[in-house]
Amino acid sequence: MQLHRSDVVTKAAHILDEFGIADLTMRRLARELSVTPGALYWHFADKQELLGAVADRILEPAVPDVAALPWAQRISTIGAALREALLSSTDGAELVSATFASGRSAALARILDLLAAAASDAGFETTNAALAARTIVYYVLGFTVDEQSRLQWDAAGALPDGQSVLTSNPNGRFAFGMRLLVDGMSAQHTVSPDDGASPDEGVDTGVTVPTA
Amino acid sequence: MQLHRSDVVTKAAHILDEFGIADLTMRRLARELSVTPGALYWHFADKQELLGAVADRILEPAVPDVAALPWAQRISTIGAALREALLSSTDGAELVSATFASGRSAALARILDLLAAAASDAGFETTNAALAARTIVYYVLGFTVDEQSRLQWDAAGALPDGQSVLTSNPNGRFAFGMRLLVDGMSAQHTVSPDDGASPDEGVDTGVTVPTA
DNA sequence: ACCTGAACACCGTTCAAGT
DNA sequence: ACCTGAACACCGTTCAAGT
Repeated sequence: MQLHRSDVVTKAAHILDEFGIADLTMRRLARELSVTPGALYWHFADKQELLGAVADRILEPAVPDVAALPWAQRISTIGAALREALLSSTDGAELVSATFASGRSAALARILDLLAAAASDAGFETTNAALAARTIVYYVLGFTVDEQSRLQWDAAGALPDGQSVLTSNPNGRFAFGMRLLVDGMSAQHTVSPDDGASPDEGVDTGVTVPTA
Repeated sequence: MQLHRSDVVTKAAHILDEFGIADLTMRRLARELSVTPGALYWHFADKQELLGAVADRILEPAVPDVAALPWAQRISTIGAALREALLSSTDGAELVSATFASGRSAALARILDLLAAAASDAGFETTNAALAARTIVYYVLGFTVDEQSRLQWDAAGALPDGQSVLTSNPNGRFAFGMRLLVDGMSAQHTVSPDDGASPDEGVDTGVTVPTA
């Protein structure tokens, strides 16, 4: 029978989940699909495209319907959904991080849009809303890559002691950073008499460089 | 003459800077040092240890003396110094990101400590200060990996149009995210009448899970 | 102590040729 | 249109043996 794009992605997702990202090679994938490595290159231009498709598979449940929520809750919900999706697969965070860097995941683009829309509702103009959205994603990916690698060290037996501060209560730890970011966004759009916050001035979009 | 650890790191840093991370292989490194690949394994346990040493070399100038500055400026200064060090070498951000994930850079640990100390001065207790420090590093690494890959796409000729918003004014864009984070930190330690901010309660360190 | 030689067990990608 | 066979040009790591 014929090999389809989706079969390849499904098998790749299985290998990832069972054996980790180091075992997700084109040759092994081909072997487990009972085809020749070259066959995969009929369906995918290169390995990165394949990984992008796997990332999208992992991120499917991470695009929640949040249209009705106030902006801050929308951001928290999306962040939590993203983290959960990443944790659901072995090395999921690492795979999606790599894919994010190469810009080949459609689902991640969608998540970025949702976050930018929330930031926009918070009062940021378009450019800064997109920046805030990326900042959230940097945090979720960074945190979760860390968390997942520690989980694996831990499961594999040896956790370096004294580091228990870094593994306990991961949900609370994750929420702390999310709160930091959401608070930062609020601060820039809440004028209060004693904190010196000012309305959003935006980043000068490309003409001058205001930073020292 | 004898091969020393520092010679290996120096040559590795040169290959990285001239040809990028894809060309930084143990075999090529050995070839350019006129030794056998096996020789490298006398000086380094594995490739990750070597990459950690290269990361430390790159990060040397990114550990600024900031003891005298107020906490917010210390954070901004460290963040800017880190970004600058990453940008100074081809694929520097990617290399340090990979090394950060594997926890093998001493310099990055030092930077994390400096940031945590600043967060501590901002009013966070130890656990949360360490979390805030990591959040800053996630941001700087994420942002700079992005920035550097776009710089390379751009230099290599084809920049996908309509994306100019993402490449112009990088200094201002970087500062925006830093401000977001610093503002978030301030918000949690500034009691003002209309923003509902409360003093730092900390993450319950490992006993209960306060998050839904 | 420090390095070579040689092997082990792999990679991603391409492409003429087959069906 | 879809895939095989076979090659190209590599990898990281180990380890007996040499000096």
